[in-house]
Amino acid sequence: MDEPRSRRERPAKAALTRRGIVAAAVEVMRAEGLDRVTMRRLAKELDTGPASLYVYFRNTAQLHVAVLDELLGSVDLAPVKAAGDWRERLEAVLASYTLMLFEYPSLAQSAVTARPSGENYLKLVESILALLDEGGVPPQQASWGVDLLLKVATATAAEHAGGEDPEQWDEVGAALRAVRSETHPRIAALGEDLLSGPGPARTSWGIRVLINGVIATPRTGGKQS
Amino acid sequence: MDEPRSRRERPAKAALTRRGIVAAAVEVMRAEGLDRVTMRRLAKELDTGPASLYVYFRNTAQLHVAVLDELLGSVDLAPVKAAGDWRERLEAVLASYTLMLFEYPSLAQSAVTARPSGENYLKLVESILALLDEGGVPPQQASWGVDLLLKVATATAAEHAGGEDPEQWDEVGAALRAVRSETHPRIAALGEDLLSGPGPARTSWGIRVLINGVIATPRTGGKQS
DNA sequence: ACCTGAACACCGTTCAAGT
DNA sequence: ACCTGAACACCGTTCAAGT
Repeated sequence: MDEPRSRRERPAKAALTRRGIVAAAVEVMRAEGLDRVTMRRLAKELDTGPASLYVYFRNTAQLHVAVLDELLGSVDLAPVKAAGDWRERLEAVLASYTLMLFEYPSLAQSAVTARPSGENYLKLVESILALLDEGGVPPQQASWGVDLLLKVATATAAEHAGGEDPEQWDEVGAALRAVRSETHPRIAALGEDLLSGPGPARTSWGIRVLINGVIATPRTGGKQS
Repeated sequence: MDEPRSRRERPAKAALTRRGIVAAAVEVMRAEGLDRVTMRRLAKELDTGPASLYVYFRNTAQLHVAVLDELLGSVDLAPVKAAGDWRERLEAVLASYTLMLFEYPSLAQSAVTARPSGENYLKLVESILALLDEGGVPPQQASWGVDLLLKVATATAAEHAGGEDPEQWDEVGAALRAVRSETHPRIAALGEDLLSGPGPARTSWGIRVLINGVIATPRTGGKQS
């Protein structure tokens, strides 16, 4: 019943294209994590040698950027044109961005260092600027503000990279708990609260802090706010 | 004139200790960058095999955390007890932290993911809490605020990891410049300003945004600020 | 220009065995 | 408990050669 599709296991080897490589990369990432999105692993997937991929990407970091650019397409920008409070809509867009990165925290970690520049990224930036503008945030503050908002969202997701490594968080928790109130009174007083907090509430608080701060902090020379 | 110190090139092989390994790691990082702070490279430095190091560190990430913990000792906490505006003193502490990380951006990148828990880290956190307290920031807001402040400072430094890769920034710049004002009016209007800005002014603005935001954003349930 | 095999110079981590 | 050599299973990137 099988169509005799030549002697190979895979469909006839497709010509290499940037898009094709990125698609394969996304697939490998979903299945095996970003760690395995390597030049060699991908080359194997695409039935070629690693050197071939250097025609399309300067290095592995750029390959990861391309993957991020691709995933950015799944961020929900609908709230931008929806009705309602601009702050809530901005929060929604950033929450969608953060949630996407939470699924691939090591991609977030690489995004802290390597900014994408594709169409999806531009759309996201434009959307955030539109919302800040709607809120009456002065353009100069909005300009640096987008960057800050995306930085925090990205870093928040990145925190969960490294497979969480529960032992590592245990150590931080233990260190905070072990602190003596004579030497570290404020840490001792706050205790668990320093680390804890329902994730989403904490993330959302962080975003509101940023929005409020961006509104309240002029960019003009002065040191005082 | 030379003391005959056995037949070896190096001084007699020192016993392995956590401190000794970290010291060697810092040395290698200063000389060759964090990339070269690997189990194997360090083992070579210490005249042993890589397996030996696993007695002291669960994995390479934890080794890097230990290096960060060490460098945290060089952050200048003097402003905490100095006279003057608490905001300016807080800015100074965070600037010292950021500056230290700017020297080793890839260490910053790893710090986004792996929080340290050593004595130096605890001192830094306690200091920031003290300053926020002095400013009258409610403890609950201060609690989550420290984290946010350190996150932004860390991520800001981490941005410069990857050897800057000038070509990458060229691409981002080009993408922003190439944008058409019909589709991306706000990006087009802001132009270079999105990316540019004298680094220090921008970093300092970011920190002030955070301080202002932390003051202005209550943690109590409500969604509105 | 695009593609490739092969080579160079590395990695992290585990294991069984030793002290 | 601490330390080790050796092994396993990978990496990124470059180069000379081919089409």
